[in-house]
Parts: sequence; C-alpha cells; structure tokens
Amino acid sequence: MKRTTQHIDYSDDAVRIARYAKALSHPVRLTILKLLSNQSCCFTTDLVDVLPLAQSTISQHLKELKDSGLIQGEINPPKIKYCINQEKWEEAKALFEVLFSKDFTKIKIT
Amino acid sequence: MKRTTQHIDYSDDAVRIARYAKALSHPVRLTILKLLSNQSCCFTTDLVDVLPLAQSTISQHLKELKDSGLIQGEINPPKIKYCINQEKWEEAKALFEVLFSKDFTKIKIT
DNA sequence: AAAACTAATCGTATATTTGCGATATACAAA
DNA sequence: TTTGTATATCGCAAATATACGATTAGTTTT
Repeated sequence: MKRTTQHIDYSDDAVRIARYAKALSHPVRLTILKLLSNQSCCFTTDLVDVLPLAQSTISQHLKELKDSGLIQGEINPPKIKYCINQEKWEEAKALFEVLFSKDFTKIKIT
Repeated sequence: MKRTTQHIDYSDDAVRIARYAKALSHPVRLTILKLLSNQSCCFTTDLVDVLPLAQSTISQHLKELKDSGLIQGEINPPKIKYCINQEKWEEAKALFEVLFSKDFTKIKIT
C-alpha cells in the first residue's frame, strides 16, 4: 500500500494485541489451536489428516501461529510436534482481558 | 484465492471469534476503540483530527468496525457519533474468554 | 545406498487489506 | 439558493493473505 503518511509508532501492547488478534482471525487457525488444546500437542500429520487443506497450506498457517508465538514446534524425528506456547498464550489472554476491561481506557496505544 | 477444496463449514462461534479477531487485528482500529472507550462516544471529525490518516482511510476502518458489530454510528446531524456497541462488545469479550479458558477444548469449531 | 516419510519452502494465482485523493451525498447554515 | 461541513464511496496502487502443486531438505527405514 502507499505509505505517504508518517509512520505511526504504536505501543508494544497495541502491536502485540493486533498481532495475536491477527493470528486468531482465521477459522482454520482457531481449529488448529483447538486441536492442540484438546490433545495438548500434535503432529502436523494429524492436522493434515483432519483438515481438508493441502499440506503446504497447513504448514503456512502453522508458520503464522508460530510467528505470533502462540504455538511452538518441537522436533521429534521424523515428525514435528506442535504445542501451544503456554507463556505466550497466557500473555495473549492477559492482553485481551485488559482490552475488554475498563483498564483498556488507560493502556497506551500510540 | 484458488478454492479447489471443498468449503469448510465452521461453527458460528468460530466464525464470530475470527471476525472479531480480524476487527481487532489492526493498531489503528484498536486506537479508535480506545478513543471511543475513553470518551464513551466520539465524532469522526475528532478521529480525523487525532489520527495521522486520511479521512477516507479512517472511514474505511470505521466501516470495518461497524461491520464486525463492535461499534455503531448514531446520526447526529451534521455529524455521526460513533459508540462502542456494548452488546456486541460483551459478546466478543465472552467469546475470547471461552477461547482462553479450558472450555475452549469443548467449543465446536467445525 | 535407496526408498519412504515429514515438513518447509518456492512459485504462482487470486482475494483481500490498507492506503490515498477525488468525488458524491446529505444536511446545516448563511 | 448557495456555501460549508461531515461522512461515505469510488478508483487506483501496493502490500499482504490464502490457497494450491511441485520441489527441496532432512530423517528414517529398508
């Protein structure tokens, strides 16, 4: 997109909420997160079996979730076991709690 | 995008969480929501004054927030007063609470 | 060493998002 | 009625997202 206006510096909180929200903004990724929650962890193979999407597509969604921090992959040759990253998950939970609380009026956004 | 695979029917909850998350996935929209929270309501003019973005761009973000249901506009000639839609806001809050709770393993996604 | 399996990445196509300026629309004020 | 103010929408451009199949890379098994 055109970026003719000055860059806006948002607060860390705003950037983090936005990033987590984006990770959560696709039903497939919610499905993956639910599967990981259900089984505590799971292999990509299992996801590919369950979801009606190409392996490459699922891999892309996993990458996005990984980039957001919400999940982590553990190498378990020859497979990779994905789990929810509890620390980040709790952070996201806390951030959304603030967002939906009265304290939202106080948090720094820009 | 190519849609060669079958359409996936996600649950209402999944679709709603994803939609709310998408609305929250941009720092500008978080900023707008914070401003509305702070002042309970506010006119577009005020937003245009505060944010370093073109009026048309802000209007677009307002439209997205409106479409998500999180805000509503009240005509107040010649201006439009935007407010947070408390009902939908509470719904979003509840959905994210479930998402981050143990009950997430139980909610229907697909 | 060869074959099989797992997962990531590449290249490509299309859709959507984000931004802008310009224009349209609707109402209020002069 | 003309002018001004407020907001939405249009048309465009660039970036990002979403999907696929094909290929690559790394392990494991045979």
